[in-house]
Amino acid sequence: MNQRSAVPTVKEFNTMSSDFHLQSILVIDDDLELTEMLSTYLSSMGYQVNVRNDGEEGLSEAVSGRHYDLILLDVMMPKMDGFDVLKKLRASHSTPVLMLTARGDDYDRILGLEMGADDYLPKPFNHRELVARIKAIVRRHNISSTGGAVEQDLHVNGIFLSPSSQLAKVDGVELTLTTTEFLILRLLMLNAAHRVTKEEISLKILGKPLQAFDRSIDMHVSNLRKKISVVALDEKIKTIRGVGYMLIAGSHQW
Amino acid sequence: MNQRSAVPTVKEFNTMSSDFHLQSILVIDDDLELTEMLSTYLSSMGYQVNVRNDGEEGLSEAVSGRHYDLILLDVMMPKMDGFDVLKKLRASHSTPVLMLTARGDDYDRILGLEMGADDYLPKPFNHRELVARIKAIVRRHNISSTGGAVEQDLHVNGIFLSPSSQLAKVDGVELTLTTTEFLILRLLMLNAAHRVTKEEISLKILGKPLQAFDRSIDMHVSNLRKKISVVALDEKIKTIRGVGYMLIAGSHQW
DNA sequence: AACGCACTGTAAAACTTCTGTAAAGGTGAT
DNA sequence: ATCACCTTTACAGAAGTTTTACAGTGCGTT
Repeated sequence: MNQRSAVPTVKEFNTMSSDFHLQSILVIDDDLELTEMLSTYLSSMGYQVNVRNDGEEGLSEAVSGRHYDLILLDVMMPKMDGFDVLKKLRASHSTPVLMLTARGDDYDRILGLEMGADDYLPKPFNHRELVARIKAIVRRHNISSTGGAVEQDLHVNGIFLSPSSQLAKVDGVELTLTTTEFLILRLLMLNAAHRVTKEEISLKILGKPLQAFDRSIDMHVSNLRKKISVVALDEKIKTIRGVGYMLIAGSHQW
Repeated sequence: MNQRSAVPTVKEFNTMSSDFHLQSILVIDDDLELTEMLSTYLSSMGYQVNVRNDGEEGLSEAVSGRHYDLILLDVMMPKMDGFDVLKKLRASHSTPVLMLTARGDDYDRILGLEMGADDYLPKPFNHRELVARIKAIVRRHNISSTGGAVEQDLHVNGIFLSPSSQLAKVDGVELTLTTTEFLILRLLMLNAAHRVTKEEISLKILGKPLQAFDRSIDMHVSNLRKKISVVALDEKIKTIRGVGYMLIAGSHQW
């Protein structure tokens, strides 16, 4: 299988507001088993999940004032079906909606998209595809709100970073970094001389909370150091035991 | 969801006059996302686009005195719907009108055509169909307008692009590009040495948001590269995994 | 000093996601 | 019908990420 972007949404648009929060999703579906499953799964993927088991409650939660990044909406439900919910919701909100429907036929789909759904997924669907679509939608939505803010280049301690061209240079030599490495380096540089916790890195860069025995950040930092060390003389990233990492600011900096 | 155009295929005017004038289009629709998209897309297709987000404003712009080659008019809008706009407009103007409507049912269609619309397109429509119909209508009216800015030629890293003549040369050799390939190359050149996301390409060139498993941009880029590689020695387009593409600026750049 | 223990560094394996591209499918233009 | 072009599909291979495994390392306790 393949999908658009392995890169969690957060990656591309994490401006450095320090108040980071998980993406929140409202699931509206009367199938208890399914919602239970979705809830567990999406939570494990780092989303904040809320569930309502019928259309009315779903709608009232959706317009309650609480912010949702996305609504997963089932079409077939008792009392108020997905289309009704969508129609009423759209009267006041533009929250992205991903419609779920049992029937794979085009009619539902077209109708849903016309009414303002952002995408459509026929049941049964697999987890990966669901997440892929969620990411696509949220990313799309964030783009329009983020606009085209041009990011500033960064220079710290011999490291030069240009977000617009995704280019990193250390002591004049260009480095080839992956997007994740690039973003971690950027985060450290934005906080040069200040400690950055692993939790923070995980949330902001990987888009998910740090798990118990998760070593992936260590690996990214290790790889980053390895690449940097090829061209740099001195150490740039310091480990702060039990906490995280810190970018060493240049000595001529005070 | 596709019925043949009400408009007979136009054969009478198959050749456009070679002197260039931008066609201007007025879009009247309350769907902000859609109008944004249309605006970007139609502009990239070489139209001069103006947008109004409700019927009243749309009408007043339509009769303002400024010349439009075509009006794209949504049926369902708050305050004054598409039919009302059309009726009032026709009292004084004969500007061609292409109606957009959410439902594919015949009633709207008949009503619109009777009232003087030139064609009718059910939402959701694909951008190619839209452009096809716009061309058909405008051709039928065979109107040309002035007021287009002449686009600058571009030279980057051995690539030469002349929008006004839709000509591309690489290292002196002329390439035969399709319109889409041309526009993608142009966008990359306009952002030489800066990353351009697939989102952006999709939105600006294809006129639609990037969907989850959409590979068409990859294909266009692949084709573009293939054509370029026939005549160029070095790689011109760099892939930025998980993000998009970037045109490599000349090496003598720092 | 030596021990225990939780934390870190990192190579290598395992896995997942993304990209390139050929080929097939569609659509409007002619 | 045929052409040109755009899109979708399918798959292989590339690139990136995470897990595993184990060898250190820092640091408080004995």
